[in-house]
Amino acid sequence: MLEAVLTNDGRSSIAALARTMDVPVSTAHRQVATPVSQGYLAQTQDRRHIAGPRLLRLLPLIDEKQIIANVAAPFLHRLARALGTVVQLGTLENEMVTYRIKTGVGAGDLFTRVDMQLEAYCSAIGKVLLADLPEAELASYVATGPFPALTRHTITQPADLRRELAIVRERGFALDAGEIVEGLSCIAVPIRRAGGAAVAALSASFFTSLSRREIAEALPALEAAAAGISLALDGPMAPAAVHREP
Amino acid sequence: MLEAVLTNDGRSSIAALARTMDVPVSTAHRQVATPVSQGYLAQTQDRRHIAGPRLLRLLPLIDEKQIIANVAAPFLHRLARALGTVVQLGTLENEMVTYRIKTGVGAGDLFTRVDMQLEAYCSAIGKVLLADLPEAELASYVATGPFPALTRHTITQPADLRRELAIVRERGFALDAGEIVEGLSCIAVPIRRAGGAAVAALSASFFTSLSRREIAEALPALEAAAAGISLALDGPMAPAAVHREP
DNA sequence: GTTCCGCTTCTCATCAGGTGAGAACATAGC
DNA sequence: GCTATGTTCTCACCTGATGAGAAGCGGAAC
Repeated sequence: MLEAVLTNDGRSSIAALARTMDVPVSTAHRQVATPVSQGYLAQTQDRRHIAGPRLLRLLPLIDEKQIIANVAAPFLHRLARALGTVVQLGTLENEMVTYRIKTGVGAGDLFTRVDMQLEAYCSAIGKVLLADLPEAELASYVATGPFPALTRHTITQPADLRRELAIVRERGFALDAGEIVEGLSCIAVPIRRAGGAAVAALSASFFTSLSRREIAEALPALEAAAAGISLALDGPMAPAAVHREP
Repeated sequence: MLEAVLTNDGRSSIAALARTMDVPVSTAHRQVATPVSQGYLAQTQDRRHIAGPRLLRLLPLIDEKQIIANVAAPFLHRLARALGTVVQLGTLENEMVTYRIKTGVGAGDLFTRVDMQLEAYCSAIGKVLLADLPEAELASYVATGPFPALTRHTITQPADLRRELAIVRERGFALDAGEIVEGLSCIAVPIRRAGGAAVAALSASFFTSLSRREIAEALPALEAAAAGISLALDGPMAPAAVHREP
């Protein structure tokens, strides 16, 4: 019911609300008066209704990235099974990548841990997320370089990283070709919200180096998963299905 | 309910929730299962509970500034009555000040309108809000100068504005001494959230120029009102009193 | 002014739907 | 294995939501 008030933001008189949600006015009145008395809603001087101060306190408690990871989880499990590899999901927190999901066969062989924070410049997920940063923030990040080399393939020079990120931005996915650990390759694609911002990224890891052909084969599945997650987040109202994966 | 889940964010099993909100487990189970089936909440693989994707869709519908203005309204009315002047509340939207409340005697004589957008560099409210901007954003704002002079007192030079804002930041309030309209003076103070960020500012307007003494007299009332609003927003849970001012 | 119309607020008899004890089942720890 | 703790579901009970209706309040039209 709250929902109706918020979607109308501002222009919702009680009578109008009653009409839009098709209930008697007396019911609408009470269903609004109760949340108002608790501070979840508020009414303006001219008897319209808006969100209340108590929602303001709940706002910072909501962890957007956590919700996204939770929604994404079943997609990642499916993807990992389809590809037969390890699939991970990461988000960017003050210029570090947080790994939030790790699933698939061989997950134990990979050095990452859930909730681990890692440098962004050397991972596929990190590069995808960096590539989407606004120019000002990106500039301040690359200014912290040159970056420590973890293998002989690691990109260490700011100028090289910028060039790499431009490529990532254009082609829509990122690669890590043994830049963290020798012999470990990853492909990552962004997960975008309705506004177009990349709020997370998912990657598939391979314990070999990848040929162009292998990349081209894996990519569609990754992109389909990312698109599915975007749709679940911002598309038509979720089907409310209960996912319960092993 | 929802609130308990959010405040526990993450570590809330059903049994734990039942204990913290002191209800039988079966009740807690249902009270969680219902929102989960609607997408307001979600459960993780390990049966803990977090916010659900549907809340993610409601998030952008909540207008923080509007809520704040609504909470602040009664304080402004009281302040205007106490000072016998026009009192206004404004917020910063992409470097312009939006006037959201205007109250008090003589409100008709002042050129501002509710919902009007005005340049920030020349008003007291604008200066208070600019002074609180992060350095990066402030730099990009002053770079848009020099600014058009509206009166012979208007600050037009970027360097002068930076100097003025440094003073504002230090002493905690801003003045407008005929910088928009000859003969109109304003005093503005910031309204701060718990984090310390200034999310809005309130000002008192006088149709004279102000002496040091007059400023010193009005200031405590302004600051008390701002403090009261901050408390109502972030202090101990609001008293849920029904304000109904003329 | 008077009349009308739409909105808000409150009351109260009715009954849908929430409640919570308890059983059945699933896990985890020792 | 056993015990302790958590999850899920059922069902008889009764609380608390429901909505028609009435009363009060403006504002617009005439």
